[in-house]
Amino acid sequence: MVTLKDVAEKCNVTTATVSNIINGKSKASAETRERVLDTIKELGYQPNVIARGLRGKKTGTIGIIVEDITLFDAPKIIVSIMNYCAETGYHAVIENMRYYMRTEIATSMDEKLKYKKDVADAVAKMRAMRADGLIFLACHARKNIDVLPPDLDFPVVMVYSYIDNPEIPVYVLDDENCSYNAVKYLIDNGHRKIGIIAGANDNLHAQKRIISYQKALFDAGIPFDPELVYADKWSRKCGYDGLKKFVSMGVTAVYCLNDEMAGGAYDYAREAGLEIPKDISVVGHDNREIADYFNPKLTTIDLPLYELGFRAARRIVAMIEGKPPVEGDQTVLQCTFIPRESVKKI
Amino acid sequence: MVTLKDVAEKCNVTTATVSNIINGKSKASAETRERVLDTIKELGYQPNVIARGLRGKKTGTIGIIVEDITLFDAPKIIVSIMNYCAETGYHAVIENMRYYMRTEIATSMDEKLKYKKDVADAVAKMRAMRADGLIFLACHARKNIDVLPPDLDFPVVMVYSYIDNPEIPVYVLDDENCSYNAVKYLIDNGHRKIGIIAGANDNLHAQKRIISYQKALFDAGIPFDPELVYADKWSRKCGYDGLKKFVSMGVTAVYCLNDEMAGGAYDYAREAGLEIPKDISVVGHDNREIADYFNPKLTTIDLPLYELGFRAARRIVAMIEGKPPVEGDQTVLQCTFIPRESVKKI
DNA sequence: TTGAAAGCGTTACCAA
DNA sequence: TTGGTAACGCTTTCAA
Repeated sequence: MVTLKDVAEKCNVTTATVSNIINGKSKASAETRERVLDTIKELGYQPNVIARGLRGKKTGTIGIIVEDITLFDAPKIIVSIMNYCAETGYHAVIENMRYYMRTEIATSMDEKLKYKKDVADAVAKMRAMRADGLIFLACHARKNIDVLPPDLDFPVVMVYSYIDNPEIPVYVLDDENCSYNAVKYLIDNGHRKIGIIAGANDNLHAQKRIISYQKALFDAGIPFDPELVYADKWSRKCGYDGLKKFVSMGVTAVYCLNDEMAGGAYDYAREAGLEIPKDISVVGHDNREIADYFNPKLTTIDLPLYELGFRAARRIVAMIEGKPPVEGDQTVLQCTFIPRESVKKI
Repeated sequence: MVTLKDVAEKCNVTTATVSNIINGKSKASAETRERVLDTIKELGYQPNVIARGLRGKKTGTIGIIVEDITLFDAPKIIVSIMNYCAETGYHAVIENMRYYMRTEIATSMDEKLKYKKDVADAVAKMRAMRADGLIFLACHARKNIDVLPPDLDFPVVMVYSYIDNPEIPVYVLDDENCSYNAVKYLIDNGHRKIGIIAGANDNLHAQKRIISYQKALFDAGIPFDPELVYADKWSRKCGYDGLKKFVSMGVTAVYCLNDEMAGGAYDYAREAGLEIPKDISVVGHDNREIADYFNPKLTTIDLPLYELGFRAARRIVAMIEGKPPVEGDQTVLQCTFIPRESVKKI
């Protein structure tokens, strides 16, 4: 590894001079500058960003801590953040916490503590490498995500979850309006007996969506029937089981809280010889890649993932540079209803 | 930020003593140790891994440079690598090069040069933070990927592409056997006129698969008809256009070189009122999530992504620790044929 | 058992 | 314009 010192020695100047030349603190004579620049090229010297960070203040590095990179929408958000960073002269580095993999293995208290410790380590690492700021990308919303250490002394932005900390701006996706609209769409299409297939209902997303479902029903004068909410796991099987139950109850439409569960509903419909949307209408949520490959194509809700990443990145950069924020402490991005082929007017 | 020095001062010892205690170089008296440990807890001291790396030799960090994290299989490979790292006491950090996003914007020579420079920077950064080793995860295979700087003086493993460098072990996925088997499966099911829908055929994956297709045909005594290979882009539309052409030629089965194109073939079949597999059989490639949601479910080829990550991780760790390698310079992992519902026996 | 000091690669400050 | 030197947070060697 070629260092500043190597270059300096070869040029018979000190490291200070070389450093100055590299960083454009233009006090060097044209002659020295040229000699140094040539040597740098010749030796293939590359500055050590890490050592630079140790000493200096601003590093131009933004840390991204991702709870789980295998979450379907994480890569898009990350890339969107990185694009903004690239445009504004920053560089993003990623730490992945492998949340799912870990909770799959153990849900014990020990594991939770260990997770929290690992997050703290990741934050410390970002701090250690002198990241100018940090974006934390949660894999699902909590009312107050409690994995971050309390004493964050540098700019942090939270994405995809809420956090009780006035210092940390929050960027989340709307769960309410979109769910309301989805159910209203079903109602507007003549459906009155509408089932909702939720993931585990200890989940904030599920809770908000279920409440919005109730509200849409209420506004249309349709009484709420608790039997019409089926909650189990966020899995394809859950969608299958849910629709099976609902069909026997005479439901004409079902709102699945993710596209995977909608896929499970399709599975059951196919098995039971039910035609979508003729016999049963289905709406999904997330507009994952799969949705557009369903047959018939799934009517669902699109998530503004790139926008989310962009906003979070713009905010962290603003915080770093001391610029006034464009948004408030908590910004909720709206999702888009995508009507396709899985709902019938009755 | 609490430093070693802070702890040392508070305990009236030197940083050396604290450092020794932390790193288990147990020369400290029980009394001092306890005092230091308590202070560490009290102050919430966390070691600065970066500074540690600057001085020390082994950091326990493994760098992953990913050409594009939005490539459908990248997250799985990454997580698999990270799992192995976690088990063996290493920590992986990710640099994403945003390959697709960039080539989308510009394919100019300038952009290529810039890409190469950015990769070199990323490598330098890994080096600077004293990563013990580096895994480079390409987003598609090249005969000799030429983006890495030549003077790598630390262990490197290449995943998903070949590279002409005896120092760098290569881990790739098989393109030949699986394609051969897929076509043979079609032949064994009575198909004789089999179309192949390829992505751009300047691509190594496409080339190998097309050759295997020819070989399978040859072995079955079926003459190769160049009209039966349709190559355009790796897109859904390509699958649509390809099948459209083939149907008019009396093809009974089609092998699509990725699942997305198979989806396009489904699109056309549906539009043309053709039933899969009754009227036309389809085989895909990649076994992406979408494949299992197709109706009928897509017969395709599964990629051993976790295995790939595991092997690469195991290799880099072996290289770092000077252990003998389990595999040779170039290991090709076999893919699994997944028969589902999209092929009919005729 | 503990401490002093050098070194890792860089930048910043002040003096020459 | 250039150089010397301290500092960043840590580990390591050698001496006390």
